[in-house]
Amino acid sequence: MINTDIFTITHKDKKTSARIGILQTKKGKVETPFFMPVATRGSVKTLTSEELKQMKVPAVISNALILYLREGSIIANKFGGIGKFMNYNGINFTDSGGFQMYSPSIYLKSTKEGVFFRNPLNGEKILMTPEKNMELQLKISSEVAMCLDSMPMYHNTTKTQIEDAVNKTSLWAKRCKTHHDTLQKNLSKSKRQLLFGIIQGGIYSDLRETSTKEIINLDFDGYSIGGFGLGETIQEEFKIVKQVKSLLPENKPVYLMGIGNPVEILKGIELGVDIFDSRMPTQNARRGTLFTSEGKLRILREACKFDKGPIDKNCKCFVCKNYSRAFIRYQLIHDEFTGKKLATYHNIYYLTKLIETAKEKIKQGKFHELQKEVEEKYKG
RNA sequence: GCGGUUGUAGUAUAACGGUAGUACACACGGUUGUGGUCCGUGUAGAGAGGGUUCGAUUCCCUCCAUCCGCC
Repeated sequence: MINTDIFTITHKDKKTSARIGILQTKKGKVETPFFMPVATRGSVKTLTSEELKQMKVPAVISNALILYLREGSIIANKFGGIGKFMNYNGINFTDSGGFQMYSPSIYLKSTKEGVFFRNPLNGEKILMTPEKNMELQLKISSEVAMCLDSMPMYHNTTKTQIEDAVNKTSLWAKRCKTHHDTLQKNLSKSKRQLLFGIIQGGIYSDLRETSTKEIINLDFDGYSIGGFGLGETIQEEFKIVKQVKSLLPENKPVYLMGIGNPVEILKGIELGVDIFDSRMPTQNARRGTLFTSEGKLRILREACKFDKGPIDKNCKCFVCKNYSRAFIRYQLIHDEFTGKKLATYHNIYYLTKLIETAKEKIKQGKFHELQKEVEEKYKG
């Protein structure tokens, strides 16, 4: 058993690098691996916090920048933090907003100083610096914060631009870490918000190596691998994940940002990743693509028009126990929120359950069997 | 019954005497740290018959259907 203050590995798979651990936060413990649905503005679209509890979703991730733009950070602060504001009993992560460099509607430019955004609400120009971002995430009072990173575009981007993003990410990571430590210096360890560093570098091994080493040197509570799920192939992605993992300290939690496809989650777990998040399950649900034990189900197909069966006959969620494919399809086609909600609930339940199963299989030494089975179902 | 109107994809519409577009719907892909209303690809059309013309969906005639008005 590898034990540090905040992360304890309790089980290790014999055949792969998959592992089970416990992450200790100021709000309590959470077992890894886990998947976080995105609650950008403080809610997982269409779901209540009670429903998240019911499904035993262990953690969600909100977006500090997006909350800030709409004063959500101020309101959450008055409640004593995002968790109390949304009445959620799980662990709250916050993303810095670095990823919003991918949002042409609000992103303006970035300099060494920070990132410039346009607030769509009032047109105001905002400079988001690493220091300001740390203050913001502390005000929101999530259990785990992310560094402000520089997100290079995947398409039409040169290696030089990615190198520049790596350099900026390292520079900002140092500023984040220093300021975050200063702001919490009077708090006891158990009351502190955790801070994860983010590794960039695209699909370039040399840049990833540089980024990983520079971020490790700053000694964060955990390490995030960013910049994937943007258009690279799965092979390119996992070649880098494997490489980065080999450079990271074993006793720190690893978070693969933005990844939420069942096959990729299991691949990440195989390589020793502990945390995932993605808008994929919720966004796909609203658009009619559902995850099932038989693979991907496109519920809007005409084949489901009169289908009285559940989304997934092997699923025990309340949606599958009570509602037909035909009903959910009809509601989705006619843009009724109920359809979006039922589909979202099922997809989140599926992923949460998939990871629970993965943990059981790791304990039994049968993780690879589950992985093979799921890969087979999602092929093609 | 008389006079007129209008007939273009499943629906709603556009242009044109010379390759018939668009939207929605439908089918199939995609969706990965903002985007409850997303993106891409595809199937599918001239009411019927005749005339003029090198060529007619377009111009002309008849029929059919439609809607409006009058009796």
